[in-house]
Amino acid sequence: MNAAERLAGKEVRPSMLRIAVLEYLMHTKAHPTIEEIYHALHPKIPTLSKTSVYNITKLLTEKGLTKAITIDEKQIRYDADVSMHGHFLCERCGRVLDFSLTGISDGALDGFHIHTKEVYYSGVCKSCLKDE
Amino acid sequence: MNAAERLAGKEVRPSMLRIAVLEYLMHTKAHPTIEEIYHALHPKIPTLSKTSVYNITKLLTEKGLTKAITIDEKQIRYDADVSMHGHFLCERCGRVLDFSLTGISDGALDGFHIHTKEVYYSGVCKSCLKDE
DNA sequence: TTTCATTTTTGTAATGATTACAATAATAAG
DNA sequence: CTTATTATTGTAATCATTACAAAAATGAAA
Repeated sequence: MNAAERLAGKEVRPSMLRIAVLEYLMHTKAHPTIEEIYHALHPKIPTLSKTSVYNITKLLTEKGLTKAITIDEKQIRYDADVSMHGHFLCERCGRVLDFSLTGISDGALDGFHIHTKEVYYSGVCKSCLKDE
Repeated sequence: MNAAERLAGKEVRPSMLRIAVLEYLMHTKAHPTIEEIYHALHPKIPTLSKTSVYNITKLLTEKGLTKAITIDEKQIRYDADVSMHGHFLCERCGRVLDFSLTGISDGALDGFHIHTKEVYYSGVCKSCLKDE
């Protein structure tokens, strides 16, 4: 499903900017920050403002089209993959990597309404360890 | 083990303020913010500054005596229970509750060095649901 | 098309938690 | 007691994010 269809599916009018932001997030696994999204799109869309990137990512996240990743306290990152998976922050290279998650038992929360689940790990990634 | 002993065990000089902050965190399950720690201790220690609360919580966390909980993007919360457990943020009452965690499989991260693991859920807690 | 209302986008200013830093106070060692 | 080191404090700076109002774009109705 493409970006415009995803937006329409959540009753969000598919403006050019919204499509551009969601499409960009759909085509990267880098979990970019606002700053990175802005710098990636600005060359193609010179009128783009950083405020719009803030507004749009916030809207997309409220509508469940993207996820806000707050693994790094400094800046929020965004991910168009809203399926259940964990995030690993490498302290060496700064990258945020996905990892698959299975078998979390949250029976302790019986009777709770659970809206979001986030799993954040940090450490040093395989590739950085190899470079030593 | 009391606060002074825990500090000494990590080669942190057990000053009165450090003991007071760590002791406070050890005796609450509320995951307080800097602001809350400051307001709780200030009546007993009138000379306490908020900067010291920042410095001390940062030091304690670096030494592994406390954990920084970043489940709420607005403010960092602190927890003296550094054992593996999940945190649940209730959107209704704002409380952060502990829950026990078992069976997370992170085999996908073989070959990584894992330093921290955080599991953050959000939703509505049982007690708020009952109040409806 | 023209008009009008609504929505989207933009730029600037405000917010507020956290950090930097330098000065002061307390502590430990000699 | 003196001196060096560490701890604490207060103020100023930082910087990501939000608030807000103006401008631009869009859509519906005539």
